[in-house]
Amino acid sequence: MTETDLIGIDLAAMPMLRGLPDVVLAALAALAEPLEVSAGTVLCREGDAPEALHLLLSGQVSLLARAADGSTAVVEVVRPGGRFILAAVLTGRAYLMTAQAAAPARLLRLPAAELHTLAGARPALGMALARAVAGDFRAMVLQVRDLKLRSLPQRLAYYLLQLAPAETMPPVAVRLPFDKALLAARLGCRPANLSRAFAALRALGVETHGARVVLHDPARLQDFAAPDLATDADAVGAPGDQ
Amino acid sequence: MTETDLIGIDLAAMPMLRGLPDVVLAALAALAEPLEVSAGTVLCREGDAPEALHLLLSGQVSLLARAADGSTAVVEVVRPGGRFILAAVLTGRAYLMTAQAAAPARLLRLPAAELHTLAGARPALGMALARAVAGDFRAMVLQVRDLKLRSLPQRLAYYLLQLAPAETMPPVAVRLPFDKALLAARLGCRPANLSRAFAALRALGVETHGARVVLHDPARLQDFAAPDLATDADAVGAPGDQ
DNA sequence: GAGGAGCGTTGATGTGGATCAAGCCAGAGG
DNA sequence: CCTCTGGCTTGATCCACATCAACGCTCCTC
Repeated sequence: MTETDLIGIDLAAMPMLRGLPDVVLAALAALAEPLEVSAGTVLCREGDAPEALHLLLSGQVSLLARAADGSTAVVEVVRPGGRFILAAVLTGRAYLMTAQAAAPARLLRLPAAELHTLAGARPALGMALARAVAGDFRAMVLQVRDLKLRSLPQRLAYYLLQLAPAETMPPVAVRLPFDKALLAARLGCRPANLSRAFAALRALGVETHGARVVLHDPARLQDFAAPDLATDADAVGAPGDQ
Repeated sequence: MTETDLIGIDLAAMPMLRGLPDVVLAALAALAEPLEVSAGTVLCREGDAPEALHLLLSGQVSLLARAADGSTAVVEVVRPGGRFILAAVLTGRAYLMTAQAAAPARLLRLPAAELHTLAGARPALGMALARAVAGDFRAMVLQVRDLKLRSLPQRLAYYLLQLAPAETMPPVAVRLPFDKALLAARLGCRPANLSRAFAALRALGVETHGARVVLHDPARLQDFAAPDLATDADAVGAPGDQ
């Protein structure tokens, strides 16, 4: 098997590319550059011109915005199957966020110019890209809603529910995908307050042992998280949909 | 001139459709249904299945999310040249937000199914849609960043700067596009606190007379709003880029 | 097994914004 | 002209979260 074949397998497994004709996948495989980085590596910096779409095969990448005073906000944590810099590539405008590996990561880079050309020639790819950004947009909308109308414990409850596989019987076991400092940043608070939020949820049947979390009463938790979870099957946590 | 010709003129003026071949514009004009509504009209409700892309010709539409307790958050206020429900149409998933006219509005509706078909056949349209959602995504990213790392007066300062035409000499006059209650909701605070935020900016050369606002020292304001405005030429306020 | 480093929790205190409520002002209607 | 109404501002108080700091724990090294 050639290297390109191997890349083709990785690409076919990306949720955003599911269902694309083999010709397109092959063309993408020919463009893709594999990349392996250690934790802490900066993959792109806010303000720079967009060069390549990044697809995450394994590991975690956090997307953050920096303030003038040096403080940073984690806008999203990308998980395997996810992508980043898609919007910048499509609009051709500078990155709004800095991408930094939060753990050792394997990725594929698809150069912007070639991707553009290919998408122009292949409507199916263009639509796949459109659907993908649309998914990213929806995740951001959910986050804005979260920030504007939920308290921190509610946001945490909501986040935990997203991690739980749907349709499991009551004592649901969940594993936090990354350490609490990063989770705090993603939820928009300090580690100290995340700790307090976990403590507050204890009364609602949430038990924590390090990264292991057990939800004894998801229904009650859902009720506590308030805003109609009806529309949220959509979950940010679903790989490839964030 | 037929009605379709008139619609064609409106469509050609939409920023998101700029540069599309006339054939595509004509096809869109044939699909488009004009719509005129009074203030307060609900155009779609969160949770419903996506039916049509909405383009706003004039007036204002607020996109809001409702909490279980009845409180609502305004996620975005769409201004003329903007669109909404694009992401839901592309993903085929339920609306995440309720759209309600904040002022009398004229719109065009493009039915989802037909739009899909057309975009599949016309790569240029598919890419235009992708670019448009990408722009919407970026606006949401900026808002998340805002909420996570700016204080209310800073968010207000940033918002005012976006309203100001770039490259104007110091005493910049700005008109608030909608009343202060709605502005407060969009910024994620209560009217009472918006008032205090305006009061705080008075010391930075911001003078208010109802909806008229004068920025005496934009540079200082920009400095106060902190996070590097470098990447923000992108402005949420730019019509069609929201 | 002793020491140290890093994450996580807990406590004490400060602050931004919410909340509740009273006043202000302009425009509409009598 | 007076009154009523609704949007805006201001004041007093409260609460969620930030901040600063101490402490406990686990893992890692020596």
